[in-house]
Amino acid sequence: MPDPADALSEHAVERLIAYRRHLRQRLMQGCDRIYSHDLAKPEGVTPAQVRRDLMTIGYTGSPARGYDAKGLITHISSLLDARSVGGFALVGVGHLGRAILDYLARQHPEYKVAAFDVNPDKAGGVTHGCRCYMLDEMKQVLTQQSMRVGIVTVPADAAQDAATRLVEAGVCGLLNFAPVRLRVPARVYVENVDIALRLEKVAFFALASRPKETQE
Amino acid sequence: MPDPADALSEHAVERLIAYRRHLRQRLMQGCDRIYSHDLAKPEGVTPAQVRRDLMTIGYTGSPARGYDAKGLITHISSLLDARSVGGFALVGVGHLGRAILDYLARQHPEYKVAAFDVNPDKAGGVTHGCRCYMLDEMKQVLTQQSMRVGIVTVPADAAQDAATRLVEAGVCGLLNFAPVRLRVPARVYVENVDIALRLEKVAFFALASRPKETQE
DNA sequence: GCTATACTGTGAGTGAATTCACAGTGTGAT
DNA sequence: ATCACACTGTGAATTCACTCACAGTATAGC
Ligand SMILES: NC(=O)c1ccc[n+]([C@@H]2O[C@H](COP(=O)([O-])OP(=O)(O)OC[C@H]3O[C@@H](n4cnc5c(N)ncnc54)[C@H](O)[C@@H]3O)[C@@H](O)[C@H]2O)c1
Ligand SMILES: NC(=O)c1ccc[n+]([C@@H]2O[C@H](COP(=O)([O-])OP(=O)(O)OC[C@H]3O[C@@H](n4cnc5c(N)ncnc54)[C@H](O)[C@@H]3O)[C@@H](O)[C@H]2O)c1
Repeated sequence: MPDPADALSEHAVERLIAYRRHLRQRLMQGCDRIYSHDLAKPEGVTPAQVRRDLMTIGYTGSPARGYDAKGLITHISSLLDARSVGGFALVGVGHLGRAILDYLARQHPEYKVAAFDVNPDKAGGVTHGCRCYMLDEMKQVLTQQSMRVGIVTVPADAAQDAATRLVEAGVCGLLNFAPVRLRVPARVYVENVDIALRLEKVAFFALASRPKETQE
Repeated sequence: MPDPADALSEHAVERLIAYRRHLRQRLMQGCDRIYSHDLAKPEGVTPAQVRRDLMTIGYTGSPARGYDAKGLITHISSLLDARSVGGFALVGVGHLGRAILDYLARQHPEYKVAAFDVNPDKAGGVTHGCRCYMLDEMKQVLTQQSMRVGIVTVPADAAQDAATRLVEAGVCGLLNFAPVRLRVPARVYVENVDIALRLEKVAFFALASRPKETQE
């Protein structure tokens, strides 16, 4: 109950993740203190929003010195990474699936990742440094490696099946790329990334007569 | 000024796109009339939200018969597609870029798509039914084919450059997959799809002790 | 040491988006 | 023909996220 992490809204978590990424970048450039507006501008939010977020997670800076970059990263991480996810299980080693596997292998070699596909040519092999299994091995693999997050990159008509299998294998979070709303138990968190929808959205707003847009 | 399309919020547009997709699916199944709750449940919104949205775009159903699927699709499309986007220009023919090119070629052969890459091995060729050009051909190609939307799938450190080139070539909308906030003129609409962030977000909420979540 | 400054922390205010709740109504059943 | 029902359309209420604005304060400069 007293865990502040439980009070974070989805938006707040997204911003905290972005702040942390930005802070790490700054830190590598040798910048160890940072003001709310330094964090706000590149992320497209207001300084007040940043301070509010940091207040929410209980991190305190100092006037005239701002926030300590390293300490803030640690603080954010202690909230976000408090509970280890074990690893990721990706279903559907197609174009998008391979792109993600490749990304994870290159950028996050620390994550454990397992891949699954119906296609027997893919199952059994190793793609982008990640072992690819057959679907019926899912439960065993996930249990053994205690993976709690699933990634769905199968065609739309297979997405529900993939999700159901992942849930049965024990995941409690899903990142879904299929243009379908998945039906899962309430305890399972689902995040939809609908690329086709986003594309249509951009097409719309690109040509909408946008009024008094604020300057960046 | 009286164009209702200008009054649509980002969220509203996203929902309308989802409604339309769902309606098309229903229509193919031979269902020509639909109630607000039929549209709401699979999209994860409330029936009231659906009615409010349709009211906003000025579409009227009838009690006891609901909305006419075909007419509603037409109505939504008349708002969303009012202004033709010409086509899409994708920069960065890597893993993700190829996945998107492939998707567009298969699912949306009606869209014109051009690809661009620094890598001379890629430029000049044809990937997934889409001609790949060199960067310095961008302005010419986009002007000629009147493409108004850019897709950025280059590494983070090349994203700003890609965006700047696209804007100079005349695009007024960007779909950005790089984990960077792009700096562009205010008239240009930017939509960020931050896959890595979404992945971290799922990992967090998967393990957050979720309170009184509503049942699906 | 003292002061001016530029920041943080936060209560209050604002505005947008969503939901509630119900009056109004066309339809299918009888 | 009549009625009961289940739906729509929508003003009002609510929720939520964000922004404002300013008091409080640690620092750097003098
Ligand atoms: N690639 C994109 O840019 C893009 C854009 C928009 C949406 N999407 C969505 O993302 C998803 C994946 O797209 P993609 O381009 O990678 O498709 P793809 O066809 O390249 O890959 C799909 C993979 O899933 C596997 N598969 C099929 N049925 C399966 C099942 N029942 N269980 C396990 N694996 C199965 C196939 O063998 C294949 O390897 C689709 O739902 C698509 O609509 C992709
Ligand atoms: N693949 C994923 O699942 C994934 C996940 C998270 C984020 N992203 C982001 O998406 C972007 C693309 O990822 P990817 O996996 O496709 O990378 P990738 O390395 O496979 O592809 C990058 C492509 O961009 C080209 N390129 C490099 N510099 C360029 C320039 N200046 N102009 C034009 N083209 C250039 C390269 O030749 C290459 O073809 C990256 O910003 C990455 O951070 C991808």
